[in-house]
Amino acid sequence: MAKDFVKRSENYSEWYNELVVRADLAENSAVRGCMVIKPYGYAIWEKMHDALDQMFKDTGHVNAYFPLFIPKSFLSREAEHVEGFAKECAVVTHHRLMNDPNGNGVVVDPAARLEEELIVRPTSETIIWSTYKNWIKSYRDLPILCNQWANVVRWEMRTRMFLRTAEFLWQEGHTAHATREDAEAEAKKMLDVYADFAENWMAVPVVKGVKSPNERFAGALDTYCIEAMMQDGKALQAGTSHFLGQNFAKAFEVQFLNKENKLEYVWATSWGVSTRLMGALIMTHSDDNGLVLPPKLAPIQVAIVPICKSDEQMREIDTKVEPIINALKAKGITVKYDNRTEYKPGWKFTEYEFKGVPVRLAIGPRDLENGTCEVCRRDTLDKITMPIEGIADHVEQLMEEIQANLFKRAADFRAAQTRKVDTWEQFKEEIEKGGFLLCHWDGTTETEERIKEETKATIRCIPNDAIEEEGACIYSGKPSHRRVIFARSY
RNA sequence: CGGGAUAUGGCGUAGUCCGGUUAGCGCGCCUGCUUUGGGAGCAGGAGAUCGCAAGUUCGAAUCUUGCUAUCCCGACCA
Repeated sequence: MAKDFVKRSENYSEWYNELVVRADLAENSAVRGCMVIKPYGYAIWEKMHDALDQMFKDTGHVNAYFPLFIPKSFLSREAEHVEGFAKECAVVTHHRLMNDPNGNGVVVDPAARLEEELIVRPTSETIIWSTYKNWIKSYRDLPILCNQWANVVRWEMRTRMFLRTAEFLWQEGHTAHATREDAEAEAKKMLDVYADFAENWMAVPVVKGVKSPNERFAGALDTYCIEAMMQDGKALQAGTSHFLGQNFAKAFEVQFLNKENKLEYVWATSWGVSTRLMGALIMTHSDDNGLVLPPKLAPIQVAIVPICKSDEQMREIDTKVEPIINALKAKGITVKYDNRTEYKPGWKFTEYEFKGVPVRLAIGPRDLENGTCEVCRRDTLDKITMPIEGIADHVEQLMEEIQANLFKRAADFRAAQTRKVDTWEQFKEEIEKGGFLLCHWDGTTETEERIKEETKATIRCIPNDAIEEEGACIYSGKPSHRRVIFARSY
């Protein structure tokens, strides 16, 4: 049990903030709104990065890198795009500092003002499409399937570690296609990749769907998304994939000659997930004892803690543990054997538990006598004592069990917190309890905005698997053909 | 950009109303001994220009003024 750790039920957001810091994932930095991702937190992101990167490559994508700075004029080329991002851009205006004539350190050199100001990228569509213009002449140049891993800056008013920071890490895929169909298929394919990753690596169940026009990415014709439910019942957008139509191609005059020797505008997509996924991971699985990690993303999958009364006994345990470590490593399992003497076993138990290590093994004098070892799994906190013989096989199996159990637990929770609501009165009542509300909606932005104003709930998405059924809009009573998901969100 | 609050060793805080010894405590850190099956105990030790600047005073963490920074609540958002 971790001391002085606030419970989820008492104050969910404080629980989250404290967890991030105490589990050594990240900390606040000297720069407002920006965080330092600490080694343990970064190790988790790195695992996400590696798995996603492989999935992108398996679907034919290649990595590239585009500049951090974007000429101010580029941003205004696409009208909706600039409107969406203008309010949160960091702007570089000068390129030199000088000694303050009054002796107060350094100041901006007024003589070094940039001819054209530079925007620190909030996203890279504009710089990338200005580049693609030079890459694309013929249908033979298509498709272009590029991804980049980068940092972006969005000057946010209110920030929370991982969920919303002024600077964050992400990947952004930017693809160019010859036909509308190809581009739409690409956007949907990448959404499937994201859903696959969320569910099979993060063990986070997600709803695939399309955003309402109101929630659409600035400059897109359609925004597809995966939505996850956190333990407080709020929704979290975990990834988005956009069908951009020909908007950027037109803004940057990217045309190609088709087989009929006619000029056509290129069709585009973009898609991204960010370090926000860390927030989703934390808020889906963790409990009042700290972080809970799915084995596939845990930097340390097994922690081994020796319990002993003397140096001699420690050496005995070291010897006993060595083959276990080797057997686990041979199975590709990441092990940490912690035989530091400055911490007591109890301290280590709490520590690894707090950091979400999926499995802990403990070996003490009793085990030495019996040839046994204590196995504790993080998801259920169940402890059993079993023979050391065959322990690696057992642990390997446990990894799969824990991974599956975490997903099932989250899926069950989501199912229990998802319900159909058919009247406005009921809606106002139910939205207070959190969770996803499946409701009919008349399809208008006006209704959506009204509902948001009155209840703070937004349409998270129109689910792909929504059943066609006739109904009446929860708010206006007008006809509707399918239910959409309403929820309060991060 | 509106409304509210706070600023004291690495972290959390007491003291501020009502000015007066060496700025107290907990956690953490260092040393030593004893410990080790769920965050060990004892002893000793290091660490603070009390956010910054000016003012009032014999004397300021404490009172006054100005500045700065941060946090919370709104508008904005992956």
